[in-house]
Amino acid sequence: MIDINLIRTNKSLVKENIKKKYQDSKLKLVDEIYNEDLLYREAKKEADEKRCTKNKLSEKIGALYRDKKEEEALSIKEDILSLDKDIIKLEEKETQLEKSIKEKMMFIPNIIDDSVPLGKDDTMNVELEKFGEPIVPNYEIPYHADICEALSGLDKTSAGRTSGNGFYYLTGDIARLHSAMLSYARDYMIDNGFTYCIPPFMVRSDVINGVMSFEEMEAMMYKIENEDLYLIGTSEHSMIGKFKDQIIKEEELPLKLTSYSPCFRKEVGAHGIEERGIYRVHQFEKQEMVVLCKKEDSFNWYNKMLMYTVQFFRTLDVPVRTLECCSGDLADLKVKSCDVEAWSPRQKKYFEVGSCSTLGDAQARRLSIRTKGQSGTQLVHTLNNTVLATPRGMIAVIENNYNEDGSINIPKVLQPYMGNKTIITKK
RNA sequence: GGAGUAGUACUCAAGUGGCUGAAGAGGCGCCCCUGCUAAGGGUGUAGGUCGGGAAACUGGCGCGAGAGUUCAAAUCUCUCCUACUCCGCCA
Repeated sequence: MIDINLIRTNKSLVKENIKKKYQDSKLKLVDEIYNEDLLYREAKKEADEKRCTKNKLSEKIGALYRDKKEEEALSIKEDILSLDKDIIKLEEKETQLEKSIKEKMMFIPNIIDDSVPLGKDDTMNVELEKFGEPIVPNYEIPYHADICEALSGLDKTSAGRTSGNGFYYLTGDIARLHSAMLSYARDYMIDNGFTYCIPPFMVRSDVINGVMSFEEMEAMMYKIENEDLYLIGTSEHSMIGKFKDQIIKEEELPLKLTSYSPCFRKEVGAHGIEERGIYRVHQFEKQEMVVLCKKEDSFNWYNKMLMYTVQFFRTLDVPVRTLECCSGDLADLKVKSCDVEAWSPRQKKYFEVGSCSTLGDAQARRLSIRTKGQSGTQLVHTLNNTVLATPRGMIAVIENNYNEDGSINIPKVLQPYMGNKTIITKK
């Protein structure tokens, strides 16, 4: 969602942006919005004028009653009655146009940054930088689920019985490694000056509509029966929703938050649930970072946040690369986004472990999150990035620390969280 | 889950049908006194949002959200949300 003023004043820019995202079917929406907006403002102006007259007449009635001139008051009431007929008609027009414009605006993608590479889909994403040496050992690395099962750390069969496909039991040291990584991720962000937060794991529909597009919602969110509540797909949902309808004092910005939550996703989209492993699942846990800042600071924070995740994985000795989302692969609310991918010595390629995005003022516009300072009241910018999403993040650690004998070395930074264990071995 | 009370601007707060888009205060700006700080005195200022206008300015909506009654609603009615208190249940 963008500022409608942009369509009023620079329609071609909005259209160019849509072309960049290969969403040509939305081009006609821009013209429709433009025309409906003209009609809407016309109707509003006329209705405002009539309402003004009505208000003045009403005031007069009040004065007449005070002076006990009831007859005169009655005749004015007649005038108002006929005025009301026009007003009702105009109001119907207003509401109908307003609704239509609002609905259409929801489908207009955010203006992407000039630096975003052009491309149709994820095959056109652009590698930015590699960190660490992607090592392929001279022995074969098994599939992560097999490694975990061999160490008695994973049971998908039981999870299938209790919950179905896409769920898992983690046990023993693998479960402990999972928790250790999250604890370490939490402390890593706290040490970088972020405020730790545990948010609600369910939120209402108005919050969901504020943070994601309708299509995304359908594909991701689990709804609680008979309640206006959804299981969060990421803590970003509750963390941004926290500030709905709020005015944040300028001196309080930037807000730097790091939140933990389980995440629930239907994953009905293109890829679906992975049958065997725990790479793509219905339930995972995540340490997230969320920043709310002034608009002039958002790119600075975007770059900083991206590097936090890169460095996080480097402290775990996992080689990573950054892969920038091209225009066609960028979700509609995003201005710019970059994935962090970890090295898989088994697949001999990188795989996604996190995603850093700046949404500009799109979420703030939908949820009305503002700041007030010398430059007046303005929308804040919102950004989010994964510190660690796991089991996925754990897969990266397991593959990169796998020994030929089936054991896993525990990275040094995690050892304090594992009772100072240095290695996970078969029982 | 049941009962009661409340929700007014950035914050606190007055206000029970028209003269209230909202007194007053904090806040914020400037000045004075004191001066290490704290405090005190004077004075000025704005409020959210959507329109019209080059601008000065001007209009609509807006008192938790939505609907209703009325010529007219912060004020009356209904539904919902939230907070607090009491009861119940519970990790």
